[in-house]
Amino acid sequence: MNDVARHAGVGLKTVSRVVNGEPRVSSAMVQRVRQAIEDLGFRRHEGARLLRRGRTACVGLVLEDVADPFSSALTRAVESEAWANGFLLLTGSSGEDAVQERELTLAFCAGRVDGVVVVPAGDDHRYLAPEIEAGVAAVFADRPAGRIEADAVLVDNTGGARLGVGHLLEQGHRRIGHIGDAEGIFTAGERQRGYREALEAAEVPYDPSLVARGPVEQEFIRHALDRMLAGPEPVTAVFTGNNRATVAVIRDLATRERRPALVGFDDFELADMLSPAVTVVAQDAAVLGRTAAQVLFQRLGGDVSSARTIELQTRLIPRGSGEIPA
Amino acid sequence: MNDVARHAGVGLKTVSRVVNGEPRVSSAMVQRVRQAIEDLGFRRHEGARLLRRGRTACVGLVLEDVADPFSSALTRAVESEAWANGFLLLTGSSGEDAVQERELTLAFCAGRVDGVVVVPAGDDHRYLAPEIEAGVAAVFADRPAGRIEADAVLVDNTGGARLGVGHLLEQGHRRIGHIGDAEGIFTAGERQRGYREALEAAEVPYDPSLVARGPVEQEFIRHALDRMLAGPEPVTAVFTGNNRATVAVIRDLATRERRPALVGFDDFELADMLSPAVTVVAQDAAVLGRTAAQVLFQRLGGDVSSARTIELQTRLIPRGSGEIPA
DNA sequence: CTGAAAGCGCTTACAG
DNA sequence: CTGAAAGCGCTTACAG
Repeated sequence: MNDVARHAGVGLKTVSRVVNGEPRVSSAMVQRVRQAIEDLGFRRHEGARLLRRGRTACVGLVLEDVADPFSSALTRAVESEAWANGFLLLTGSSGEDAVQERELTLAFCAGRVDGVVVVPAGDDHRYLAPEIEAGVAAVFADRPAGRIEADAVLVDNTGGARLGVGHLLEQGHRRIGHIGDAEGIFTAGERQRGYREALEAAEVPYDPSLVARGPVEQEFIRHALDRMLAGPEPVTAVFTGNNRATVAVIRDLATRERRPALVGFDDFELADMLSPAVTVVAQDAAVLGRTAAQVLFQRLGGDVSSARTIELQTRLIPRGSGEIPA
Repeated sequence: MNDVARHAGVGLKTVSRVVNGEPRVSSAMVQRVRQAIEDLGFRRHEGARLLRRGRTACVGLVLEDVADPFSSALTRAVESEAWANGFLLLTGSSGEDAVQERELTLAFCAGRVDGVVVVPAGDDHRYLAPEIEAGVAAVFADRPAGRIEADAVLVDNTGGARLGVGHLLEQGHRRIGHIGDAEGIFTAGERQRGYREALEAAEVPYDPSLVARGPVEQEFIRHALDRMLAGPEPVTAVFTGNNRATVAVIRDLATRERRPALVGFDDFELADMLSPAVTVVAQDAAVLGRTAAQVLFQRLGGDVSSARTIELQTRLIPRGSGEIPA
């Protein structure tokens, strides 16, 4: 910008005025500065501008894994919202690792973003307190913050699970297995709770031996199904707690004779094209992302009301696999 | 940092030295500064640091749409590579719009990133020439740059298409339809060329009436298949140019009696679980992203050799749909 | 309408 | 080993 001023033979401030389209500049000046900008191929350095203004016009998004369809749909929504507000988006995947989540988030906060949307991997976010104090806005998505007060946009996991399991109970099932993510993952715990609540509401005894929570690997799924389908009272239906588990169960069932009913939490591409088509409890990642971003921009816009939690509803999509009778 | 210096009663530079772990600082000083940092909850402002150093330690990634599985796998790979090099990643989707691609890319270049990986939507990238001149590194992924010299990492689309169509020819098919993306999309043109080359190599006449290129919408696909499957010489096989088209064709065929053989370009989740399982020509988005990022970091590391193009190979995955005989 | 000065938070030479 | 000065590229008051 200094170069431009010199080239145009005007003051630095005049260049700044032209570049920022401020009024009260004579057209002769504007002309000269424009020409100089053209000649030198000048483009304003946003980094410097924003340093001076105390803002970055960037927001950060910390995900579990961008490559996951849920995360990428969420990303797309946050991105649109950011762009609409004139912000750019920094993204990073934690790989479901609390340390990586922390490092990424803090790297974003170190003067690179004005706010962050975090899909947390860990359960202790006290490390964010100083950043929030310093003015960084933070919104948690899909899972709540741990040990600090912060805005969160969640899905009604418990209600969704009740919906799915309730649907199986309506078909007459009484022996319903549940396979979900490992202990320590918030959403998985909530969904298991919903599973249990649905059973209890229907006065079906909760049987811990029908629940398997662990790493969603084919091997783990196989053992879980072996167990659930064996014995004198095998399950006649399975409720899976996430779409990787759902797909893994489908793959596994393809190798077996027995065909229990199946309802999965979270929809997935081509669920309707499998046979039987897969009944799911759908959550909307795009709405989740959009809502989280909207809350973030409200905060960045000066909203200082106390932290709030928004819970999004799920919906059941019957397609066939959940309507197999007991 | 100034506050820290005052609080510790030392010079600004000493604080800088401690923060940066420079040697030649007496441990007494280190102690005092550390204490002050602790007291004030100080964290270095990366934006300011990098402004001074003339770098941003960020790279940008411009995609068609993060929500697309191909894009998100690519993103994940670029992200890992960036993080490994100590860089953060800015991402944005162009929505297959050349203007949006340009705006995003230039927004990144305006002092926010040291380099960009671009999956281009447009075919004229002269707008990037001043940025490259100014020192921004640019690598194109999946599709080449238009009207400028730049590094590109591509997939052997033509070879991949020859592979897929060749496979159908081997099963005895002679009437093979092709459905692909609209004109103007580089990869679609290359794949159509491969389709044609494969036919010609097998001395099967190229029949333009068996080719449909347009927006991948269910309606468009239906019309295309109507046409291809009608008349005295209907197609006995279809080669689709991208995975959305493949899925759309599968959905459409589910409503028809005739079941032509099918090979699709680009693999997709659950392709193996459909019936019949879908034979595809697979490209590896993760390798594409990783390679593009590696080239970018070589450039950022000072490699000034002339622009180069890397072409990645595809591979055929036979699963059933492509082995239906003529 | 125009411009010289100071400063955003940091680092890079340069002296002590 | 330590620090005062200048400057990265821009904007915000303040004078003319």
